[in-house]
Amino acid sequence: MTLYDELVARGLIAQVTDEKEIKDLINNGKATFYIGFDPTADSLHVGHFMALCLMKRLQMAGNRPIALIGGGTAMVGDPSGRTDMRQMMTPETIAHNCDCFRTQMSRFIDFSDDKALMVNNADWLMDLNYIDVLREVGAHFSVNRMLSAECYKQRMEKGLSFLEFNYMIMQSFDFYTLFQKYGCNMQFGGDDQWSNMLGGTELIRRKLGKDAYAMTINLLLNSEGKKMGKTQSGAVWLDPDKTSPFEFYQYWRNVADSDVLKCMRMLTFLPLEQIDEMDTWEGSQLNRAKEILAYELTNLVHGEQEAKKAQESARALFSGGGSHTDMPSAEITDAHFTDGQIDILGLLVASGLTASRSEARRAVEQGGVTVNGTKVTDIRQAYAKDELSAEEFILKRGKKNFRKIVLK
RNA sequence: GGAUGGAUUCCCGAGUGGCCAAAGGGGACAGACUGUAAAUCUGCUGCAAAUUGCUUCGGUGGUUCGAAUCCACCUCCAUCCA
Repeated sequence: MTLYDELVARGLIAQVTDEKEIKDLINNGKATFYIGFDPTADSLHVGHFMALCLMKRLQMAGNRPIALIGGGTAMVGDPSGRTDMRQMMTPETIAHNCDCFRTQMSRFIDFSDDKALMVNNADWLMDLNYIDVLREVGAHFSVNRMLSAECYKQRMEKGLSFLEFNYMIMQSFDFYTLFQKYGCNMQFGGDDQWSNMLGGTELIRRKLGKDAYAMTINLLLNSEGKKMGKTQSGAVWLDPDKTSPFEFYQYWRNVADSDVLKCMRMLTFLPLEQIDEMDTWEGSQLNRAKEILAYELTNLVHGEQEAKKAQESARALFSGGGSHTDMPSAEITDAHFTDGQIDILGLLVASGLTASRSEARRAVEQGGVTVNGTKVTDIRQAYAKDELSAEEFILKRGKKNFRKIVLK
């Protein structure tokens, strides 16, 4: 099976500019391609992870990836897929985020011996002269055409600033620059980037009369059509300090039945035959598939050790036995005690399981709180210091929120 | 620059002088059922020393015994005109 066919079979490819050419390029390792990453946070998240996997797949087939960090474009902010204007970021934040991205990426992609490149578009965007850009680049864009692009259409109702309107031009200029500097002949990106990417291929054709190609990958959507990789508390990060390996594991362990196989195909490197086999599984058997998915992904992102630890802890919590070593823990200090005691509400707040005492009270009243497996029925329940330090003290709110209490 | 309409709790959205911590829906959270799934049903959803108190309806000031609600100014958003 060729690389291109595999990408199709995994459901990764959304749109391509020229299927025949692209097939030929990537199957034979002739592509130098780039994917842009806007440093909007200090860690990559699951959405980026898919792009990194794609980079890796292509790199393994002999193609040369360029990871473009959008230090310059982040100064503008991409309006695609957004209903409101992005918060403007300070140059310092952007620079910091770029550094974080760089270290995280080098874990996935082999940058040695020029097998892959990492560049920052701040290097060529920041010093541009406004008039020059208008004449050199702006002249090739039709406002009428741009406005008909899907990404802007959505914003026509809510309002779109001129700043953001220029994002497409910046991104097109990136492609044009990389094409000339590194012979970059392809661009990949999320499907929401399609119009921006076409801007680049067109600019290259108009300015240089040469062909360049673009291909988008499907966004990872769940069966309800919502973007995956988000929780109520924000994105699922790759940085273990922002999303612990245990939480990361649990996120995938808890995906809906209807999404397991899709995630498996799109995100893991498991052979397709093996995944197709799992596709025949039904009912509670799917739980096994979810475990595999969670383990595989945690392994890819955090390494084998962390994946094993997360799996063990999860098994311990949900099916009994095993060890609790990697369970999320919460530190309680002397400051949390009054008269040598801490009440259950205080404990819930201090452990981060609830945001306020009111919320904690509700949780207890509704029977959602247990301590070491025993339901707490009284909101005035209090614990002395030595009760907490004796053996393991596991506090639970709801079915899936655990904290091991550690006395400090 | 001009005209008009608007800003309510996580989101949508009712409320136009007291009965308002604010209808209804969505989401989130908790319980039951399950498979750590979905669907369904139930509860719950500002904060706290909790039959009470405190802080909230874009901002600031005012009227009033009493303001999300009335008045003035300001900020922001949308639509139309330039």
